[in-house]
Amino acid sequence: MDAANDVAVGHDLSSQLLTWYEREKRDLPWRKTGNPYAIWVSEVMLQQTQVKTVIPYYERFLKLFPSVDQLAAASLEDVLTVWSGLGYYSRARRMWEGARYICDQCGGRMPENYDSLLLVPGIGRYTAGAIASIAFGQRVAAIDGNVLRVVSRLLTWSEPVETVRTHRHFNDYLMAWQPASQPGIFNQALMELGATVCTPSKPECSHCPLAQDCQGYLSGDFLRYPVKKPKAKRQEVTRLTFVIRRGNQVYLQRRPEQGLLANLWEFPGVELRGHSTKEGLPSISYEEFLGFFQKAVPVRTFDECIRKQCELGPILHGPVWYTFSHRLWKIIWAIVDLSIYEQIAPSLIKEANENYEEKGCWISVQDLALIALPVAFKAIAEELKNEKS
DNA sequence: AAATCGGGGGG
DNA sequence: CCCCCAGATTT
Repeated sequence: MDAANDVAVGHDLSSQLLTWYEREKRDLPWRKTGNPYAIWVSEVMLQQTQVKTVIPYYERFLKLFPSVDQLAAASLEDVLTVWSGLGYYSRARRMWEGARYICDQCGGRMPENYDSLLLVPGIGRYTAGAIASIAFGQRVAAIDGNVLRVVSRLLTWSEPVETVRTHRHFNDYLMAWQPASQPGIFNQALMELGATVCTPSKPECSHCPLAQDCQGYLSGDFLRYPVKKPKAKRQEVTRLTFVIRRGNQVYLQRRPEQGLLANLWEFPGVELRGHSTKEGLPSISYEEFLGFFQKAVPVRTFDECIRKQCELGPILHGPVWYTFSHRLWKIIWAIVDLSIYEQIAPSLIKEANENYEEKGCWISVQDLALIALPVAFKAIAEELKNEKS
């Protein structure tokens, strides 16, 4: 089967899909605007993220950064704070970089076609297609996970959908099908169908406007599609975390600019190797412990507190488990309470702040919600509260 | 082509 | 427990 053979039914499919969409479409915030910037924001947030999750973030983000200029003028710190909890934080950094690119290179106006949009940081082929078609009426496809599922079922496409060949074929197929007017409506209708009717596990084919043209439905084989390649297994890592506190305040550091949870705040810590991950708390000698601490916290002023803390008995807490898409953290933590050392703590804290005003900060437990703290560490904060009460 | 990069929803 | 989600980028 090739795209040319599919063209014959194209117009019929299109009108049935669009009629269904006008009747059944959800009332979503980004469907009330023609503002290309707002549509951009929605498309980036919706990458690998469900509609329900995105909505409150979308509203808050646009309220705080209502235009490209204001996003470009903001600090990365503030953008990440608004983004925190949404995940895939490179999206936020790249959108911020993209806003600066648009202000510097495009006179502050959003690029208006697919090829130009592709040049913006964080905008790939899907997002470029979505913005170009929805905001600017350009006749291009926007192939996301929903569309892959719908089309693979329509065609009973038996190859893995991640391949270049599949994408090329689906793009040709869709472009032969897409009407000349309102390509953005057509693209959204396909995604809406995948999100609400042609769902992964229990598609409602009885409500599908395309059922009579769907090879998957007609053959009864729709659950075999889309075919996907196997995924890599998740790796387990034990993370030793240091909760340095003084009264109501805790000490945080900024994570590196690249990699996991880039640029976000965290309780300092190290990833352990050679310790059993399956059981509860690993046994760590005093020497090891101090070594880990010195690796995690690049200021030496707390070391004396660590020494004395070690003399007070068991200090490890947890574990709590936290899963990322490709990593599993077993988080254990040690509480280093500086309020035991009333006389020396103030100077220590002062020095830490002066030396690492970019990298380290003190913050009260209740203010943890106000900064870019990964959800993984909010779990520790919750444990802290529970242990107190 | 495979790996990396979060967090939440739903079976 | 698993898989999935309006993916992009790097290796």
